[in-house]
Amino acid sequence: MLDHEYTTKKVFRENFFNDWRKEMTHEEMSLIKDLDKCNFGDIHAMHKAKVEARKNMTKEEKQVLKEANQKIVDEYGYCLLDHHKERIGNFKIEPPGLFRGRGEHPKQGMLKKRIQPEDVIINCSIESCVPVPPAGHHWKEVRHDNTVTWLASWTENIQGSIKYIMLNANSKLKGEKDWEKYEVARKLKTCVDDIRNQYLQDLKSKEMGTRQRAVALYFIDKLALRAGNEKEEGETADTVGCCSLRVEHITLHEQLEGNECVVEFDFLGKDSIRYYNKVPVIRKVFKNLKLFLENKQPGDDLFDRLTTSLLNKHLSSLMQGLSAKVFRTYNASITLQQQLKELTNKKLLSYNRANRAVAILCNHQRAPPKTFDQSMANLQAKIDGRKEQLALAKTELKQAKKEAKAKGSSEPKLLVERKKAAVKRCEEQLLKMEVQATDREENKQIALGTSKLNYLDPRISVAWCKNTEVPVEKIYNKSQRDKFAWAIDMTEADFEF
DNA sequence: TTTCACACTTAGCAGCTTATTG
DNA sequence: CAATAAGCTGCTAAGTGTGAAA
Repeated sequence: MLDHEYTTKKVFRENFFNDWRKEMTHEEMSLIKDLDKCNFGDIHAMHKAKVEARKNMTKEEKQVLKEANQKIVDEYGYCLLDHHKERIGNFKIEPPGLFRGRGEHPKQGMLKKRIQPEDVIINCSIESCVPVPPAGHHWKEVRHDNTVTWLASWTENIQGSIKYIMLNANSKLKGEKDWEKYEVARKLKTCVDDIRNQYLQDLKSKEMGTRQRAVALYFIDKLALRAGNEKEEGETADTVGCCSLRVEHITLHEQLEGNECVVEFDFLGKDSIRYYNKVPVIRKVFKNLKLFLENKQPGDDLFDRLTTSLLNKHLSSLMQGLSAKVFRTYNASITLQQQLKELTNKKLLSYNRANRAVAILCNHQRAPPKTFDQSMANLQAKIDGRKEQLALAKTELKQAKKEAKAKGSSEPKLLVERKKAAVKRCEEQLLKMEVQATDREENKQIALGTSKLNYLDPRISVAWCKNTEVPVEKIYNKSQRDKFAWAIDMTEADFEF
C-alpha cells in the first residue's frame, strides 16, 4: 500500500491521519502529530516479506493452503434456497482497511472499520437453523424477510450504505432475474420505434421540461448514456450521467471536422471513467441544447427541469418495466446481433469485434495493462524476426527450385516441396501474429468483460455459436457458462433478440 | 415535491493461476 | 524449463431505480 500513488495524495493523507488519530491513546496522540514524520518502512518491509514468503512456498505447502481454503468455501460458501443448495456470491465480510474510492474521492484514506457480529443482520427463513455467532458475540438482528434476496447485511461506515451478502450469479434466483432483464429489453424492441417518434415530437414541445426530457432520451438512446441520478456533493467523486450533465460537460460546434451540429462531450462517468465523444446530432436537438445553455454558468445543470425519476416515470408510462437503463441493455444487445450478422467471417475474431463494438458504445474502458508497451514491442520484435525468417525461407525455396530444374531428378523435388511448406508455415505464423497485434492494439483500452456479463443477451451469443459451429466454450469460460446456463439450455439456432 | 432508505445491478482492478512460447 | 502472456476470480465501489416518509 505504501508504494501506491494514492499515499502521496493530500486528501488521502489528511483523511487517514484524521481517522488514525481517533484510534490513538492519549499518549500516542501527544506523540504522533505529523504524518510526514511517520516512517512505516518496517511494517511495509514485513508485509513485503510475507508476500515474498508466500510466493516461495513449495507446491505441497500451497496445496495445503488451497485445501484449507476449499474447506472454508464448503462450509460457508453455500446456502439452501427453496431446498436447493446455492453458491453464495460473497460470503466473507469485508475486512477493515483504508478506503480508496475511485477517482478524486473526497473520502479516500478514511478508515474502513472492522465489522463485528453485533453489526450484522441475518436474514433466513423462520424454520431454518440460524447461524451461530462467534463465541461471546451476538448478531445485531435475526429476521425472516422472504421479500428480499440477501442473507446477511451490515452498514458500512464510510458512506453509511448497506452491504449485502447475496447469491452467486449462477443461482436460479439470479438467473431468472437476468432472463427477465433481457425480456424487458426485448419488449422495448417492439415499441422502440414509437418511443423514438414520440421523443422526436417532444423536441418541439411548448414545455421546457418535456423538451429537456426528449433531448436526454435522445442521448440515452443514441449514445447509451447512463441515467445520471443526482448525488450528494462532497460525499463522492464528482461524476455525472445524462440527467446530471452540466453546462461545462458539453461544447456545441455548428461545424466540426466536416460535420454539422456536433456536440462534444467531455465528462467523468461511473468509476470516474472519462467519456469523450464528438457526436453529430439532428438540428432540432442542437437548437434545443443552445436554448438550454442560455444564461447559464459552466457549473449549472444542463437539464434543469429534469430528474431521473421524472424521466423514468415517463418511460414506465410508455411501457411496463421501462426505465433509462433498459435502453443500454437493448442497444448493447441489438448492436451485438447486428454486428454478428454483418461480420460474415464466422470466426471467433468476428465475435470479439462485435463484442468490442458494444464495449465502445457503452464506454467500457480499462487502464492499459502495465506491461502493454513492453509486450507490444516484444510482439513486434517477433514479427520482425519472422519476416526475416520468411525472406530467408523464400530465397531458399528459389535456390531449391533452381537446383531441381538443373538436375531434374526426384530428390531435389522433395526438397522444393519441403521448402514450399516451410514458406507457407512461415506466412501463416506471420499472419497470425499480425492479427494478434491488431487485436491487442484495438483492445488496449477497452474492457470486453462488462458488456459480456451485463449487457449482451447470452441467447444471441449461444445462437451464434450454434450457427457458426464455434464451441460455446470459446466465448464463455466456466463461470460464465454457469451464469448463462439458462440461456445455453434453452436457446435454438434461430433465436432472434 | 423532495428526501431518504433500501435492494439490487454494474464496474474496473489486483493478484493469482494457467497456457504458451522459445 | 523459465519467462511471458493470457485468463480468471475475488473484491468491493459505484451506479440505478422503487417506494415510503417527511
